[in-house]
Amino acid sequence: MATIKDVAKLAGVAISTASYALNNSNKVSQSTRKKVVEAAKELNYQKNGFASDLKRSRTNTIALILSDLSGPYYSELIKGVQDVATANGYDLIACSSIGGPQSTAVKFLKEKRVDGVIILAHNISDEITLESAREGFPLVVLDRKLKNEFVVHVEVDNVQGGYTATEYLINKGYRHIAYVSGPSNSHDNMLRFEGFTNALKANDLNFQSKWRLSGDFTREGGYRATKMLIAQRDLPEAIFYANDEMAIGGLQAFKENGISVPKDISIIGFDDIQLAEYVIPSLTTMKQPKYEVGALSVHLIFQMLLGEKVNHNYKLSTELIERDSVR
Amino acid sequence: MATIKDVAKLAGVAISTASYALNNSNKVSQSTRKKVVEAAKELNYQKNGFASDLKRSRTNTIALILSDLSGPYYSELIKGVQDVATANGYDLIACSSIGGPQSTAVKFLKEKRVDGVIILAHNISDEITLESAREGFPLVVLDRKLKNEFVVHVEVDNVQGGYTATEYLINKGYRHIAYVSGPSNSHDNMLRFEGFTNALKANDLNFQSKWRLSGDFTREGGYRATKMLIAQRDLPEAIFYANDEMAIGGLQAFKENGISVPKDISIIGFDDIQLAEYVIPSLTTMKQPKYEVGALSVHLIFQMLLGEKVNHNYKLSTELIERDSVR
DNA sequence: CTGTTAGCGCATTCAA
DNA sequence: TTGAATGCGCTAACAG
Repeated sequence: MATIKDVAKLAGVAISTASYALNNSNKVSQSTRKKVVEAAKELNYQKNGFASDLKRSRTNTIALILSDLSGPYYSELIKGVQDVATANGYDLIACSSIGGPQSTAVKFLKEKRVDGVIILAHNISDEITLESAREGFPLVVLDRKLKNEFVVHVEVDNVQGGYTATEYLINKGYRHIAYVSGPSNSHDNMLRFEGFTNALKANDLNFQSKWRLSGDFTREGGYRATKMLIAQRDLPEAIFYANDEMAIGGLQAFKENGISVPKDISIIGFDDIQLAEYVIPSLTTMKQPKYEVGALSVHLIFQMLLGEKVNHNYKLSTELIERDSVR
Repeated sequence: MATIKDVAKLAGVAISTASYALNNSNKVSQSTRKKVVEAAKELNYQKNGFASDLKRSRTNTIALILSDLSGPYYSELIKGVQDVATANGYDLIACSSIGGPQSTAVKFLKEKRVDGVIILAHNISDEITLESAREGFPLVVLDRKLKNEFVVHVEVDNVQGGYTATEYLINKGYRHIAYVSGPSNSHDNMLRFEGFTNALKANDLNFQSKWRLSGDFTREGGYRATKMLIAQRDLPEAIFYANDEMAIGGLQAFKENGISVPKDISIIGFDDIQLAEYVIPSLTTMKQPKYEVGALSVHLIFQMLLGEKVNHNYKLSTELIERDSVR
């Protein structure tokens, strides 16, 4: 591969001159520039991004770390990040945290390959995150709280969301409500559950632990949890699934057992994924402002990059989307 | 930020010794290594990835360029790439080509920031792609054909897919079949159409141009095209949508007009996106082996990186998925 | 086993 | 306007 050296040589100028010419500096005469540009084209010269980043110690790119690049859930979030990053002349790369400490994600996190990072990946440990946090390296974390002066949080108000969803069911007249939970170590899940129990309490209902099932945030998990509930032969009147995937799994379980939603039982989800609108019956759920989360996150990164002070916590609220799974 | 220099100084060793110790070379005594590691921890040292990549002139990462990171369509593909890359100890980053020549994608393509690239992004021009192709820089292109000795193609057999889909409709007894096409500049679309007309010809049917509508590969486009077809008051017996998104848009148009699928008209899509299974009626479609495309692509990149000769064209076949939208 | 040294490719002084 | 020289942070060859 041709380097700038070769270009300079071919053009018959010094390296620095070539560099100036290629970077559109005005310190170079038109004729010289033309010579250099032509030489570059002839050699099919491409600059080495690393070398230049190394020199300027800035990459102009930010990374978005997701636990699973292929999850459809992230679409909106990515779009939010993408839009704002592009608008500010920054590049965005997405990488997956699959592979744990050996993953691409960790490499980018620790090795200064980017100017800032947004993390939404439960399999990146708190420890690694904290180790990477440092002055001048903005870190936005979306799915947990970390105590560190260089870490900023953007989160959805899960407690309020859980509360609103539950209150909605209660207002519809339901008294016996089950909760299908996500992984027990999920921060999001805990907060949604907190909102759930708060709403029950506020309405003088008490929660029966037999109606808390574990579903792991997966469709399969929701399916299994629901099957168990059905097997118990003591169905609640309504179910709050801690996310839509599990609710969709539940829908399938009910269908297989000839139980009609929402005639026999009402269900509500959380997230408002794309599929929620298409399943039968369409799923009533709490919509997360995913695009906004993404956009705000990058925005904060830019502010920090500029050395501005920002708060450490941002909370966005959720919105009830009424569809057909609650009667 | 601490550099390896600082670490070496604190540990009281030479820079190279520190480097060896940190890179788990066995050229260093246990005690020295311990000293160095401790110094590194104390200074919160993180190596600068660029500098090391620059030195080794290898990045161990490959890039996947997509026109839209947020498209659910890509899930499977990404997973295929991810799995194989990880298994080979390589990192994967995904970047979007939104922004054209200024996009992140182009930067990665041209500036040697990665060891290899997979492109599935119609908005990256052929010109840019060709400019980037060079020896020792494997380039796999998924959505078009380019004449260049350093470019390898992996494609789905769209002609066969189009043929199979159409033949299926014909075998069901349909004679009047419309085609809702993707963008006219889409290579994929052209090939599917070719398969479509081939199948008609093989069955002595002739194609009427009034039954070729344009839908742009979007749901909205499929919806509009279908509305037009309905407005013509001369419906075909079946429709072949060049992708699932458009078919889903069509489904909606039919529903709004009280036309029942598949009772009044049969439709078939192409791609087998996740949603296809969930719409009502569920969509009969041609499944693309997306995971396999991804996996094969990276695999080829590794072979090229190792200097092995590989073919320039790979074609994977599609598979008919029978569901409920064809009677 | 450890230290010295020479670049990787580029941007950027500082003199000329 | 140009060119020679310097160093970003790191690795690896070599010498001790």
